[in-house]
Amino acid sequence: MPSSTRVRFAPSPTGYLHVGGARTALFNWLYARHTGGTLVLRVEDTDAARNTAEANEAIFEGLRWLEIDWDEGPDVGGDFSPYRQSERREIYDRYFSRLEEKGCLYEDEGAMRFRMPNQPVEIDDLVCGEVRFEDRQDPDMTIRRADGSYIFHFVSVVDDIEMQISHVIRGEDHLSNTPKHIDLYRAFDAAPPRFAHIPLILNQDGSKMSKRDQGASMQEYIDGGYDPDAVRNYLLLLGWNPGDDREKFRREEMIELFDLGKVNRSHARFDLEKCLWMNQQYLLKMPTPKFVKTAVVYLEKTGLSLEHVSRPLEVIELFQEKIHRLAELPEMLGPFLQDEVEVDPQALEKVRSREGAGDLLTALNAAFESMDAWDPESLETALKATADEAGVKPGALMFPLRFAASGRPHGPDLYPMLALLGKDTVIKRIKVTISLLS
RNA sequence: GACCCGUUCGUCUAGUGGUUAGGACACCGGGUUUUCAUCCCGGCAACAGGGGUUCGAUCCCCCUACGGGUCGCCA
Repeated sequence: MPSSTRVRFAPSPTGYLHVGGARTALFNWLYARHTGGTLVLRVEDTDAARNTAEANEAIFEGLRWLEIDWDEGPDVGGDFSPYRQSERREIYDRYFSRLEEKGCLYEDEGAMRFRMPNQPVEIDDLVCGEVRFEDRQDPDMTIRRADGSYIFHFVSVVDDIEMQISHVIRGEDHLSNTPKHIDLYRAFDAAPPRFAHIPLILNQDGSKMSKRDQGASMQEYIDGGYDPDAVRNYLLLLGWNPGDDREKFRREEMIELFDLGKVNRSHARFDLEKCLWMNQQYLLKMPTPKFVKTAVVYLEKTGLSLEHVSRPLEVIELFQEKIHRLAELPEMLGPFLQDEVEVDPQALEKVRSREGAGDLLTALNAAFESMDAWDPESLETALKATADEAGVKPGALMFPLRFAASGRPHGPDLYPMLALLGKDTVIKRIKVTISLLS
């Protein structure tokens, strides 16, 4: 049974999709799906001077990336078409006339203004509860510019009436605007929808998150090689929780559990660390073939070529449990991509400070040179035997060896890494390191 | 300035008129992986302040402080 719930996400295409906007879209989408209702995507492009086609595309791309799908919108149509405000001129004119006939408007320097009744208004907000505006002092609001184009507050209300929106779920920054909107509904003799004002997302320091701030643009997540499932999950937790300790939710699970009544009332600070952790968790649990495939697509997009890497898929697989996001991959792939190893100076010092590291590497080199098989198991056996002979613990060999093979203190599991690097490369690099140490 | 919203560990948050105020991230310590950025275990750490109401308040009410939002011919 389809419900009559109709919600909308109404972005203005003036830039990329903001993380706050993405979460607003997410909550709208979840509510629509949870209730079996309809999600409308409406493009609020009434300010021609500020809107661009690129921004429009970026917003669509961001939503699709998060797998937020809509039922009605500029690209898919619907019963209340068109869904771009720039194409709804006649509708606004019609509503405008109604206000004009009722004597609600007057002209001011060519623009048209709506006389604010400034009567008390009470909102029963689904998130904030009952909010009363008693002592209102709003100035008359402009609803049409001198050039004939309409202003946000007006078109937003008209469209919500026309598109039969039942629930307006939007950022809390609109809570203070709501009385003005209610005045318009009253002027049109229309019943206002239910409102749900969701808290904002702030920066680490509590300031308002804006354009340049880290994590603000959805593009950062796309470019950074995040898993959309992880980002969606993290965003969901910024302002909503199921009331218990669970915090990882599959897409279907979110839909089932989501409820506006459980949305928080206070603002949340954005924590990139936790977002990265969430992403790492998702990468870790991803089926390996999917991880590899996703990584390959990502690397191709960044223009990094694995042409000269033998067994590239196995190499990528090595890093699944080591990275937080795919953007870390190009850097980490270094030892596989370049002939010469880039030496981490601190790691070099650490190896230097270990007594006998050079001798151990020499012994290791000899052992490796005589090996026929070159697989993780054989390598492990050879290393342990060498350690035994030298009277040291295997651990004493592993760090110098890792450093020799990759130039770095960290990396994937040692033996599989050596195996994939290949015998020639590893031996060559051990020799270089020995000379570096002497 | 006026109006509106908010305030539990550093961060995201759970929670109830009586709890050792719980979980997660981060951080610190230990263990495993005889490497490591994974993993496991442990630890640190919070009810903004002041008045009420009450036998009893983190929870209910008021005030203050602080934070955020709105007051555009931006959305």
